[in-house]
Amino acid sequence: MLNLKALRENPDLVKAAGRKKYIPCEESVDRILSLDDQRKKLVFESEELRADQKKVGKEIATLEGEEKQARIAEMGEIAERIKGYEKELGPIETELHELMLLVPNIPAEEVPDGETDEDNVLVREWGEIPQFDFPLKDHLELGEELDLIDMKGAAKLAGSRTYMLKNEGALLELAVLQFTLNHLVEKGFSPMLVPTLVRREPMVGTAYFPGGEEQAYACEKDGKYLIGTSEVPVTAYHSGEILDEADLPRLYAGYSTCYRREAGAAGRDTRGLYRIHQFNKVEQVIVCRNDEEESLRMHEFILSNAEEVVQALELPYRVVNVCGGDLGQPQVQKFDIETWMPSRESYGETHSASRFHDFQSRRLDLRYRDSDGKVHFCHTLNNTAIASPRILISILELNQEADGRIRIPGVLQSYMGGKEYIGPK
RNA sequence: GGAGAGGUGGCUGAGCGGUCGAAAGCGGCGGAUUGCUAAUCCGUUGUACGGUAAAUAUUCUGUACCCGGGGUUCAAAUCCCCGCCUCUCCGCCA
Repeated sequence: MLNLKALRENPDLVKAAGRKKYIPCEESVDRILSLDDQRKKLVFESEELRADQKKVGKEIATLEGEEKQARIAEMGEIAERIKGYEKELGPIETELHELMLLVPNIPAEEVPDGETDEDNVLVREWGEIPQFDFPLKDHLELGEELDLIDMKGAAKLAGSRTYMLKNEGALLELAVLQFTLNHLVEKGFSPMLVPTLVRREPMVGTAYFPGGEEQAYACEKDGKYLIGTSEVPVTAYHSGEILDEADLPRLYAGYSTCYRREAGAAGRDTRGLYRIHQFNKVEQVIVCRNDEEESLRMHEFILSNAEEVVQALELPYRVVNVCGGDLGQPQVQKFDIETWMPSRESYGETHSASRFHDFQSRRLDLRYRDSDGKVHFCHTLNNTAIASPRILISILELNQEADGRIRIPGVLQSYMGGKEYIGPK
């Protein structure tokens, strides 16, 4: 959520932001301005009445008998007028708030123009795309031959876009997750195992709602939602609090299962482990001071942490600067890491590093007190550290050998009982 | 799931329908004292949105906020209703 004062002062900036993100907001910004004018006027007038009511109320307390009754009768009318103001104000404030939740955050200048992911700008590439001198199998063929993956079994149990990992496949997923978590702990992150079924507030606070309802599984009976990422509970963890500047930045490594309905993606990426309804992810979440420099530093930090993980796994990847149209409503800027996936003959998105400035923290009421005692909204950032099983696509496919075995990346071997290869049973 | 208790400021914890933004203690901050530390004493101590003002002021001032939402009343932290949460006991259970 943007600062309403800032929006009032510079509505054109906000409208331009909407255009760059392909989230038009001309009309809603104008509507916000007009609602805000009405609101201010009504609030001012009703507050004057209330001040009067309070003052006279104190007098009434000291009076007795007829005099008291007379004053009470007089105040009845003021009470009615105040109620009238409240009735008028209610819908205005509701609409204003709803609109404010939909206004997009302002993208950084470094965000390239463009409408789709095809317009994202390459930042750097790492690693060599390997050439194989034998016919390649994709991760599903490999997984089924070696009894690591069972898609049919999963479909029987849970329907489309689900997966089951077995044997070394199961161990490999746990290994990747735990290796990554340990890497982050070494970097000073606090590991967090968090609720995956949350109230509406964290969803709204992190800006998944309103707008993303179709993408989330809802437990209507309980008014709760399955998270699509641990960013939601972890970022919302300190909502409503005023942190101490000395305790910032907070570095959290959230770990959770993630659930996504993939509404609107029907027919896309239907084969294999790429796009499924449920997966596991280690997520970096940072809460820091309200400072552009620090935000940028933290953005680089979480990006390089993720790159270190992919490098340790020996997977070729590239980093792209995501263009305006491919940016979500809340982000200021986003870098994706795309890892090479032989079966797709392309890089596939495996990581996404975003910074938000105070967009999320305003919604979450997430603040800190600086050394002068002033209160500010925090800045928040997050980035995937690793998401599985998507990353297994690259790991399995890139490490296959002519004899059908799969080499386990060195850093994972100790998490798999020292095993170097996954071979036929 | 059944029965009961309760949710108040950073924390603990008082609070009769009016003078309560809210006692007291702790913590924090400022000061005094002290060779240092400790102890003691004095003072101070929330957030948001407005108005005032030369000023997006640590001045003055108004309003709101005592879990959330409704209601009663001239007036509600205090009464009523709904929801959420916490604790205790019983039942069930990974």
